[in-house]
Amino acid sequence: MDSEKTNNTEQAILHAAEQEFMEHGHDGAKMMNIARRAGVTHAMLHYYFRTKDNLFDMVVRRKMEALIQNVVTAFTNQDDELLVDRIIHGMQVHFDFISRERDLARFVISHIMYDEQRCTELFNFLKQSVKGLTDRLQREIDEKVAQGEFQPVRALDLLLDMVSLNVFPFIARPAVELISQAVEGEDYAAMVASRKQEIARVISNRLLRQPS
Amino acid sequence: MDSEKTNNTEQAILHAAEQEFMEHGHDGAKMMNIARRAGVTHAMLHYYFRTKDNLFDMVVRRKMEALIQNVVTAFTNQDDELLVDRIIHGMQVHFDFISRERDLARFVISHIMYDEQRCTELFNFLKQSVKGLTDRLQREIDEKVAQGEFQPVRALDLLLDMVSLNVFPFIARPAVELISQAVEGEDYAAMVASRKQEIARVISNRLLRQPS
DNA sequence: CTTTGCATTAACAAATTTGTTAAACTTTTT
DNA sequence: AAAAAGTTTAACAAATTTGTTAATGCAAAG
Repeated sequence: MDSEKTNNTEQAILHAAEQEFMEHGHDGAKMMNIARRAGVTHAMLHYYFRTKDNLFDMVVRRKMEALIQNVVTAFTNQDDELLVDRIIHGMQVHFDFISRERDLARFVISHIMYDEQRCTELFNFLKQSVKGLTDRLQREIDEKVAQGEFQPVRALDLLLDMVSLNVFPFIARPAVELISQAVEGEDYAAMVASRKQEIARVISNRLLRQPS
Repeated sequence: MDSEKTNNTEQAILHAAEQEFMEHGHDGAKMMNIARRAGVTHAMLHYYFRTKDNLFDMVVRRKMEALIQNVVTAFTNQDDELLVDRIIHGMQVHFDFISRERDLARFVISHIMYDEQRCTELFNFLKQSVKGLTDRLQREIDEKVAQGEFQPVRALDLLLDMVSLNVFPFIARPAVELISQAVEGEDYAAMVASRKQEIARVISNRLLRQPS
């Protein structure tokens, strides 16, 4: 009956900060906007988090933990039997996550990747997971290649392919939305759905030899 | 002997502004930093461009013109005979351009896509080119599909696939660089080179039926 | 009930940053 | 060479923004 403190205004501030930072980035976000969103004085932000950079770091850490946890579990599930299916399924879990967390991908690109140092931090967080993931994946792929079912691929390249394809529609959303509308007459939801299918097709074509 | 004015400090300011805005974005960029980079007083920036937003718009416009021109010409060339080769070649021209303009892709994602209005402007600029491009491409693809050489694809999806794959390594550069280094022991240049090849493979596998 | 300690506020201070302006300096024109 | 026009500067003003602090309110512990 103790861990359920969840200091109310502190949470409110963090929540407001998440929104503000996601929308405007580190520099564009203003402490007083965050305060207004949280319904408190801006002095409270300093009371709880000392400085803007501190608050920003908290927000980044929370978001990164959610992201990493999702990515790792997405590719760690073992339910499906075929390797292709497992890969495609993992990729789609990732796709859905990004789709749900509307601004996260764009935020990471715009405000983590800009900062070499922050990026190194984040990377050290990811390092083992990614290395473990690629190593295991590479072994499984090579096996399939030996059996003549797969075309040769480096696991890292495959992962980059998948992340590239998954992430882009969301980081370039406004433009992609407008173009989809103009060329195919699709609204955003339809575009996301068809993209998800297309991406799966791209990846399985990359992997499988002779799909016939 | 008149059109070659190219006011020196004005150019210097624009050049400095490009660098500063590319590195730090609209909000992160500071007028005084731009002035220092250009080797003038910050009053000069206001003398030539009135306001920060004005200067920012100038920079955006210049960059967008370069980008659009490249994308359009990349996919308009008709030298290669086979459709696949033409597509792959166009994509690689695009890839090289992004690779050369180190920060452009990230800048577009971070600072154009954020702004619905600016995005609409940009889109109206692109509209006809893209529509024309996809229509022509779709016709050619459908022809190949009828001949049994291609798998069915929507031209727009193909374009999105290509742009996604091309753009990602550069907008996520620091992270991709670190991971490539850790997993494959590749430095940045090597990673870019291998990515270019991999991407070509992905796209031709998506297109061709039975590569055998 | 009062004291103690945390939470909150309002007002303020300091720094930064954008934008202005009048004066000085250059270049061009007459 | 004098005047005019354009360029540049230094100093300043105004606004914004981050951060501080002393005073206030409030809940729980004594």
